[in-house]
Amino acid sequence: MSKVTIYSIAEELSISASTVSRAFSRPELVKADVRDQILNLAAQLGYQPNKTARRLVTGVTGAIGLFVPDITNPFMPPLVRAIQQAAVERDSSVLLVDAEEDSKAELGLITRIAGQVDGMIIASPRSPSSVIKQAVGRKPAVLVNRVMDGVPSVVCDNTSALREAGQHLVDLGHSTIALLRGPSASWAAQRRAEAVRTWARKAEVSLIELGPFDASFDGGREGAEAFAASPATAAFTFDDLAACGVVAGLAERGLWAPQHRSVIGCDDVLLARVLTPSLTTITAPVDELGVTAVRLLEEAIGGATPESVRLPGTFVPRDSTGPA
Amino acid sequence: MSKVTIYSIAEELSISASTVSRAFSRPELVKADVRDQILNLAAQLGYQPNKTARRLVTGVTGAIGLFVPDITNPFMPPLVRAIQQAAVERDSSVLLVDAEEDSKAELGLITRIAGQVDGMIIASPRSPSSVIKQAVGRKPAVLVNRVMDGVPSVVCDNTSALREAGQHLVDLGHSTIALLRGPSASWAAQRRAEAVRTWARKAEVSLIELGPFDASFDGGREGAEAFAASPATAAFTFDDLAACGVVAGLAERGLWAPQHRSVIGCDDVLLARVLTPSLTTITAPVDELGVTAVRLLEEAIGGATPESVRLPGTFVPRDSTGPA
DNA sequence: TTGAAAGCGCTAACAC
DNA sequence: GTGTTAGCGCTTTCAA
Repeated sequence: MSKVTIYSIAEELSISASTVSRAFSRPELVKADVRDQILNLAAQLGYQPNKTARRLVTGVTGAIGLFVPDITNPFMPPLVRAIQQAAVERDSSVLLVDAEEDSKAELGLITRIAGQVDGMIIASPRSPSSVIKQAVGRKPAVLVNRVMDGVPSVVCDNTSALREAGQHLVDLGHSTIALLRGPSASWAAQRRAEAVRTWARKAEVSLIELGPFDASFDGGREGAEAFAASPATAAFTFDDLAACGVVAGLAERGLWAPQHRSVIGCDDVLLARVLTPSLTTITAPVDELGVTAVRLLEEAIGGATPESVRLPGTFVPRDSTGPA
Repeated sequence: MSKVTIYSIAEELSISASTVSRAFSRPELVKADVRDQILNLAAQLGYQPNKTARRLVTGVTGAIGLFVPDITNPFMPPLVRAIQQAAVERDSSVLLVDAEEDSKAELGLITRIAGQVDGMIIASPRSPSSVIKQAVGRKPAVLVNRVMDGVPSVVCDNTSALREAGQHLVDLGHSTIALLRGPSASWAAQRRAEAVRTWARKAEVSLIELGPFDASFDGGREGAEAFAASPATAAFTFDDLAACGVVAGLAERGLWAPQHRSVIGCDDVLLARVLTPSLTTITAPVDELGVTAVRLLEEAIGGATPESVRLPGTFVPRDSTGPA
């Protein structure tokens, strides 16, 4: 059995290949009964239009590139899933690239797949803007959790949720609060720190800035050391993984959350819910982030103007915060 | 500026397009100085061979499909990364598909991408063998953590590590031990249960089988209920996430690990290390699993005979187990 | 509404 | 070593 193409179908039906082609690519141009005939035979023969051939002539690949700096970061998998799901609905597939936390490699990896996709979604890149601009130049692209002039993006805006979180701490009687800063290359870390600072000034609480610390469990443990040595009774951390490290680091020093210290995470990853104590944190709307990223990318591919959207996070009090 | 092809380069250099083509696809067939000339001009013009065109004629896509049942399962991200990394070294890209735990959708999703890849790696599928066979029929494929006749696979074999873990419990004085079974559709769960049973018979400990429970945090909490109600003082769980649920579920009942009950996880995902208490578990050689999967797939694509490899897990005692 | 013909950019015989 | 010549399977004018 040779492979089935529009030609074999056309021959079988004594019609032209173009008609068969149309039956699949622009069905409305083909008379109904002919179309049905074609579709039936095709189904029977198990025919699938060859994407590669189609791609060669149309120039559209039907794939989107998804670039992540570190897939093992717990924030990523749900995002990847949301994007993947949205892509499937858009009828396109997802080419995944993981930079393995090597920001130097980001550019190379991005350009590497640029030729194989219609556009790309770049999540939380750590590279400097200039590098990203360069990578993004050739193809439509959408940034997630980072904004940059001229590039559409979707970010999670935690400003108001952080304010709520701060108020929550104040309500619990905390007045000296630590800010354990995240990596300085992280756009999100900068934004979160800024939001906390602004709130602290208004709320007239004493804010002690510590770090930067790595966005990791061990980074959190390091943070715990500084936190424990400070007069602060509560801390904002960069994300849930760091918060988890802080909780563990405090425990190593005989300090327990929430009895001795309160800890606030960010993102609400799986970890935040399964930890004991469960983490008071800020839920990121991952599904929406993913869906929006795909939508924006679709628009960008369609030639539309870059737009940027910000989705608010939601404050979730849980068990890692308590009375001062 | 029109796009640069082998023709524009050929014309510029007054040579034939085939020579330019060869300079990229089989450089050894082109005289050195001509080749250099071509490569230089190409670099200068920013020429990149069009993968789609190449693919159309050669039939190789340069992509491998990676199918995962649930990317949010903490076991997956490191595996995905390892596979992705190995693929990059093989100079091919990774098309990711996440079934979102919907085993009914597995077949459709797998066939969906079959046409766009040279072969596929199917990780821990939950579908019945017949379905997988069907999906796998058309393309070279490698299974991860599941074996099936006629399909090459790479699995993590925890038999001996589980035996060690059992001995570890016995050494700690446990003599009545629970087995909290994982999902019955999971091949790995069956294997692990079987290994524990075999060990228990030989070791003459009293084994109490409970479950099956979901491979999730909540599944673990359910398991904790049954565990707490049983006379067992220690438990094997299906994986670390379930173990985490068990620890939390026990805590809800005022039982603490390792003081009141001992808990053993499996896989050694990130969670196992950051939890308090850190989990006694079995480390899966994820990197090797990934690298091997890619190697086997490469061989299968090359037309080689299906082979199957099993890599042993390693027992790691940590803090969730203690004296009976 | 359908068919004929000309490519999309590249590779691979086959000749020179 | 290099050029010539056919396609790979599909879409898309352009005519009919």
